[in-house]
Amino acid sequence: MAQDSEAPPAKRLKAAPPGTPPQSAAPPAHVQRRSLPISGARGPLLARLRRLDTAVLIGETGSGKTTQLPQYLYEVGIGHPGTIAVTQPRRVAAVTLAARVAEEKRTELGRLVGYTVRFDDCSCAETRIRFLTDGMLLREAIGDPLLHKYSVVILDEAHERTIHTDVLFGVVKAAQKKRKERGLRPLKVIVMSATMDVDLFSQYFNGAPVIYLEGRQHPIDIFYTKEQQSDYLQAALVSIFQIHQEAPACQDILVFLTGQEEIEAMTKTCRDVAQHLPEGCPRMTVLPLYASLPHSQQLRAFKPTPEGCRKVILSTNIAETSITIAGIKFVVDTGMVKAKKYSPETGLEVLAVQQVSKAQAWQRTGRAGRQESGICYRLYTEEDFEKFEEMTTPEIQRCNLASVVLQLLALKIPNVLTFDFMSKPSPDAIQAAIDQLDLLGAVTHKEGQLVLTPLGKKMAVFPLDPKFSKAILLSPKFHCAEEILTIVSLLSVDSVLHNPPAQRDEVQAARRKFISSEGDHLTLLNVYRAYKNVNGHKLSMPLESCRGDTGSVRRCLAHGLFMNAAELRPDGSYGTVDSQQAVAIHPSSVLFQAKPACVVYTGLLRTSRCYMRDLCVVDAEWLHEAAPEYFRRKLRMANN
DNA sequence: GAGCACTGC
Repeated sequence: MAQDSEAPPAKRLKAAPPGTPPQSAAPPAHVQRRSLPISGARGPLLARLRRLDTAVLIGETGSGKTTQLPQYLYEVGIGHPGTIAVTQPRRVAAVTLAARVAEEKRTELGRLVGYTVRFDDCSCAETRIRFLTDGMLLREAIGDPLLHKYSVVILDEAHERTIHTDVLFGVVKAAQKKRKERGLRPLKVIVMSATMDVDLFSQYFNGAPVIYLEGRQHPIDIFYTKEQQSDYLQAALVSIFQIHQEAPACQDILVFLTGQEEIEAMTKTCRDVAQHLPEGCPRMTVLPLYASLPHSQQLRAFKPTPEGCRKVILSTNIAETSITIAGIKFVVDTGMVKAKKYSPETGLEVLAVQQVSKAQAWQRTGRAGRQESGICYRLYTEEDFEKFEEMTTPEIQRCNLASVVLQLLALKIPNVLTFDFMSKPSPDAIQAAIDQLDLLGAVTHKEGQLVLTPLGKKMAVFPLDPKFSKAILLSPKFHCAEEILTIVSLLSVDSVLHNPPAQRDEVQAARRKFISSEGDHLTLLNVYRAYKNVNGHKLSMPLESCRGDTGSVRRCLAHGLFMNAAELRPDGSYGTVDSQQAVAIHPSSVLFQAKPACVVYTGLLRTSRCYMRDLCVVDAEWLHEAAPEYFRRKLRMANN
């Protein structure tokens, strides 16, 4: 039964997202539906929700809240007439959930029940239950800040705190208030989350009641190390083979590590060790899993292994939420993750290995108990665990906010510095974003208020870093719209160039013929042009091309990226024009061994050093031409 | 001189 405001059971596991698609054969949808824990609570739950404007619904894995609640609301006419929106952080989840619910309602997907994700809208005027990505609803809000189309908005997976969900919190809260003030149809808001952050959500929504739903998570035994481990990789290796020698071969192991290189190296080590095991030990299949691994290789992690062979999956945090693997009995948690931070003062993104939060550790642990009871080995002491941060810092406090601020201004938010964020980004971060938009000519002050310029309004239409939107919008002036669109498109996908560490030399050799001495952007353009020739495709849009005049392309890029410029110093190192920060050319760049006098880059990333990524050779003069006042100011500062 | 967690519009 649903109960109000009762503390969640101690040490209960944080729920894994219910949005993940079922991996094994399930009974017909309508048969399974009645047996979900939420169905027992249907009556009282709906009675409460009918009376509430806003509610926070806490449900554990397997409670069925995501698939059932929208149907319940629809069936009893809550929100009628109008559409029920259910947001998800990930596309796959939005699509598979819509398919599941359509099946349960025995209707054709895209009619009563539909979904809307980027590039794929499977919904129509009839649609009453619509699953969307949170980013998609945010886009819709730009055209309709009061969300008139919707009578209920369910923000699911709220605990993940994606940048889009965080902005949506503010948007739906404001829409709800305005609709009430104007006597419009009320907007019901339901925030759904795993067992955490409950107070924060409730407080933010003016003390909205919290409703708990029981879940169906299997019990998981947790073991900590007795002593601190100086080398988590070594500790992981020992744990894997200890489990391997003791547990039945049908029980698979999921190990959480931090990144591609580490995972590839560990894969090799495990395979080597597995070759030399004593008689009678089961066989072992070791499989890496990370986002940039080609899809076909990712799929291997899902395949069941033959009898008498254990599967060991070495994964990044992709297996925490995005990917669910059936049959995991053991989780080995190193307690480490590679995560991004952003410092507004330097505009620096730092990618560093750090400790996970408690919430993240629970999420990892939960991956062991999805089908039956499980075991989790935490490669840190319980004492250390208690010192972990409670929550992972929300993404909105770890990012460059230029495009968020641009979107808020497009939503006609009167003052972005005082926008009602659930977790406020630092004023410095917001100011840095405003400054960037100002330099790009996207904003201006009007009667003491920050507003978008006509250029800024156009920039807000693009789902891109404003620097790239600017370059696209200026490209007709430089007669190179075709080239700039191609380059920006290629920068927006990560599937173009796969770079497995084991084949780095081969990769380098294959790329050699596309390399442009003018930098990475033009190299990408060469790759695309070669691809286009092979496939014989032509763009159907009448876009002007500057042909061989790559100078125009670079000049246009400089107009978007002038804030990201660096110059060669007399000692052979590079310094950013903006803050004289010492930077280096990233080894992945075609310019790695070159020494151009002046470059622009897509972004900075600090790992072992501070690297510029995706470089383009430019003339210093073009930078001045792109933002004369900005560079005059820089010069003055340099002279002082 | 030597390397890129994960989403999403």
